[in-house]
Amino acid sequence: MALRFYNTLTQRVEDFAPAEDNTVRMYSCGPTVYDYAHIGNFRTFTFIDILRKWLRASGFRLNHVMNVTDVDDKIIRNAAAQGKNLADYTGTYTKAFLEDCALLRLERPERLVPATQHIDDMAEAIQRLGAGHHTYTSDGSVYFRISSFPGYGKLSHNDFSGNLSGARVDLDEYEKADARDFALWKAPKEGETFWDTAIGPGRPGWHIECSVMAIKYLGETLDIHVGGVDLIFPHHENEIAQSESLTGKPFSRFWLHSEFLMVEGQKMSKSLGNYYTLRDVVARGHQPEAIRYLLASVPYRRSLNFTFEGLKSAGTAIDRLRNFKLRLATDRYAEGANEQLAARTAAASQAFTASLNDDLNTAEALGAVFEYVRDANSAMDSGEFRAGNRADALEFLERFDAVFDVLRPATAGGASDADIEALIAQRTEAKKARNFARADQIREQLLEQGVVLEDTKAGVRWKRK
RNA sequence: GGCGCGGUAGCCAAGUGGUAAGGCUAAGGUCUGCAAAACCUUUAUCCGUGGGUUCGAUUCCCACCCGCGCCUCCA
Repeated sequence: MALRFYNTLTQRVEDFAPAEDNTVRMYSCGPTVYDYAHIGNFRTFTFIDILRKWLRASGFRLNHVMNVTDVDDKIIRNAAAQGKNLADYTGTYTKAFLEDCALLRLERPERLVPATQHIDDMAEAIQRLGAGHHTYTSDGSVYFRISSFPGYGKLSHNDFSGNLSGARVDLDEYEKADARDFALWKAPKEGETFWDTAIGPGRPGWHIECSVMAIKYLGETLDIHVGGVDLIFPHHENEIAQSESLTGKPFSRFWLHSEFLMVEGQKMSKSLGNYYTLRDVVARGHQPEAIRYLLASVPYRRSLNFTFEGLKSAGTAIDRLRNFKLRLATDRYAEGANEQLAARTAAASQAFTASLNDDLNTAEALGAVFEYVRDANSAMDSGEFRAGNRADALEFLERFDAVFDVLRPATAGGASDADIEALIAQRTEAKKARNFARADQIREQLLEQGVVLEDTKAGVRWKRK
């Protein structure tokens, strides 16, 4: 089955391929660096990472740009409150964001672009919009005139036509000509950071940065634009209005939006105060891989209710997969190959592909993996698993992990492998002498150091917990 | 009010016009010196409610109920 995605623009699932030369031109809305990102934010960033990895696994090359919003009202307010300049303030949270991404194994986009490094580009774009009669100025601020763009509302599927014609108000009394018009450029306020540009002093509105940076680095029509569902309106709608007014071409062929992370039945958000940062969750002793797994395991278009119980079960599920991988590497198998099992491996691998191709159905893809793990474990128990089946199995696990990326343990640390193996040798001696008390003592000792032993027919197998 | 998403076992969750994947949890069992790991068995006559279409619907249609989101900053 071909790769396909649900496109918010058309409200349909459509076959996907990049427009040109096998390279996917993708833009994603990144963080506003005014605070630590919370795990709701990371739900979307994890989805984007899964998308990246699956696109690459599907044979495409990537050119992915993500912005960093490093100027907005909250940033200005918070920086001022802390007596810091903007760059220092946003630098702190940009760095924190990148550290958090690394912890969750989120790949860096090909380009990470800060808004403040593109102010002149934005001013120039606003000028061009003005030349095309899409803007008007009021008290030094520049607004986009929505009535100048006939397609307004096509992404969010809202009909603004009645609203626009009926709701005109006097320009002198109201700063905006229509309630839906939005700021492209904000006049400087007393004591606030501003930039001197071709269109005068001020700072950019929120939406213009994405249009300008996306077009600058990716061209006039993107293959994919992604973000959370809350950005559909007004942010992405406004991006379309700006970009298409600028270029006369469709801004993005595909629009993919991820649903929310919920907590206790409500959207996790800063303003509601019901949020956890990644740091909060890790501080409670949860592995970042478990968080990644949990965020990835529910398909991106379904809202995901976050609970610590769910997080714990994600950790257990990963353990199961890791145990399987370890067993695959350490068990001894009879020569030859089991054809039936080989066929099942191939079928599972195909099912995995078909699931992810179907609009990234991660839940179904995981189903294929676990079903296979059960079959393979079962075959190992019964001796039907042969040496010739190992390579296929490992390859399938690698295909899985190239997308989900949860099998590799975070960090080693603690006792060295040699020390651990020396103790295991001592324990094996003790067991031979049927000195089980001593053997158990060593096992306990290792467990305290985070090392778990498993006695198997092929000898002692160990792993770090 | 407009637009959008969802209601499937204790929890999470997939899914199809032909009779319910998978993960976690729980109980019992096999294996083991004991563990660990693994495997097996058991847990939804039923998929929010009421109608309709159909030989047959959880899956299609209609109505209704409930939850959530966007419409203002927001992943």
